[in-house]
Amino acid sequence: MVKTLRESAKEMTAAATARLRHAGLRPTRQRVELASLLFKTCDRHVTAESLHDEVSDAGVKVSLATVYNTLHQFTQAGLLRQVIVDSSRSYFDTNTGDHQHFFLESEGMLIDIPGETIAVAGVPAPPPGLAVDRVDVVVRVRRS
Amino acid sequence: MVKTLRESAKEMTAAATARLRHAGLRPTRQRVELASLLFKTCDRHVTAESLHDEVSDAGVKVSLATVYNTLHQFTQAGLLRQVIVDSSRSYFDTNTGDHQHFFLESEGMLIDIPGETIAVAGVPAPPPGLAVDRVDVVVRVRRS
DNA sequence: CAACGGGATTAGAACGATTCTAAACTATGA
DNA sequence: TCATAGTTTAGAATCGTTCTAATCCCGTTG
Ligand SMILES: [Mn+2]
Ligand SMILES: [Mn+2]
Ligand SMILES: [Zn+2]
Ligand SMILES: [Zn+2]
Repeated sequence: MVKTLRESAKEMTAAATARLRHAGLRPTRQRVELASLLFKTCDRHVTAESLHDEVSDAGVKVSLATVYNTLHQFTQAGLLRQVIVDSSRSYFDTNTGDHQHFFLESEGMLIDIPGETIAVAGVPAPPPGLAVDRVDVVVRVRRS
Repeated sequence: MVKTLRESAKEMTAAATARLRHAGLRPTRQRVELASLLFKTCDRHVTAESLHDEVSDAGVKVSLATVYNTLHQFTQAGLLRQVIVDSSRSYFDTNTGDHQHFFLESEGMLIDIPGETIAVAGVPAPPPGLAVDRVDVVVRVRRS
């Protein structure tokens, strides 16, 4: 039961299509290509630019605007989550579960820290009228 | 020993001038004005825009470029620190000590959480070749 | 106190990331 | 196959920020 490259590609396309349908998104050529790249491996962190470069390098024609649209749609559908670590670029994370990050600013690199690893204690109650949405921990690192 | 407004202003100017000198920065009219506003009260969180509006509303003429320059110079001098909570705007904090923040995204509002309040345990060692620079905790809140 | 020299300020252009517009295209269901 | 609403896209626009290069001014010197 050895699979050819073409067979694997077909399976990924099918999986991506199913995932999109399940999320209520039309499985267009562009979305299927992007979903295949994003979810082929686990725990990816991409920017619109990096994903656009990746899909372009794979010989697939998708506009940058569509990459932006798709990243936002995937995020709204719960397939991605946004990670805020840089004041001039948006990162998107294929790991939507509870976890934290190392961030190496000089390279724009994010590394996952599993959710149970870090414990945050003593978060005070927010001021009246406000409710906690989430608690983000970013461990900023540098080359040493 | 009641002080007139003019006397208070003169004292603030003197304090700001001293602070700038101590940081190795020439006390220009613009820097003194900005430092006076920033350090008149404690624990402020500003953006370049908000500070520019504030100084403009006070009737002082300072260009936006100078506000940007000054915020960066003050940060380098250790008078301010940058807070990264938004992927499209930079915030600067007059509290340079160890502390954390509530962030109300819908209003771009930051609220301090004193440094001893939150305890972060279990931060893993970074991958080889990397060293921890700082650990940031952001408690994202919403109206409720 | 006038001149000088280098840092500081500024208007306006440039930039990079992102969003918008509106026209062309396509997935889907009848 | 057709109609329709959703999708894609090139290019323009926007927004926060940085850059450029001309002008200005703080602090020192003579
Ligand atoms: Mn590209
Ligand atoms: Mn303004
Ligand atoms: Zn992650
Ligand atoms: Zn603060």
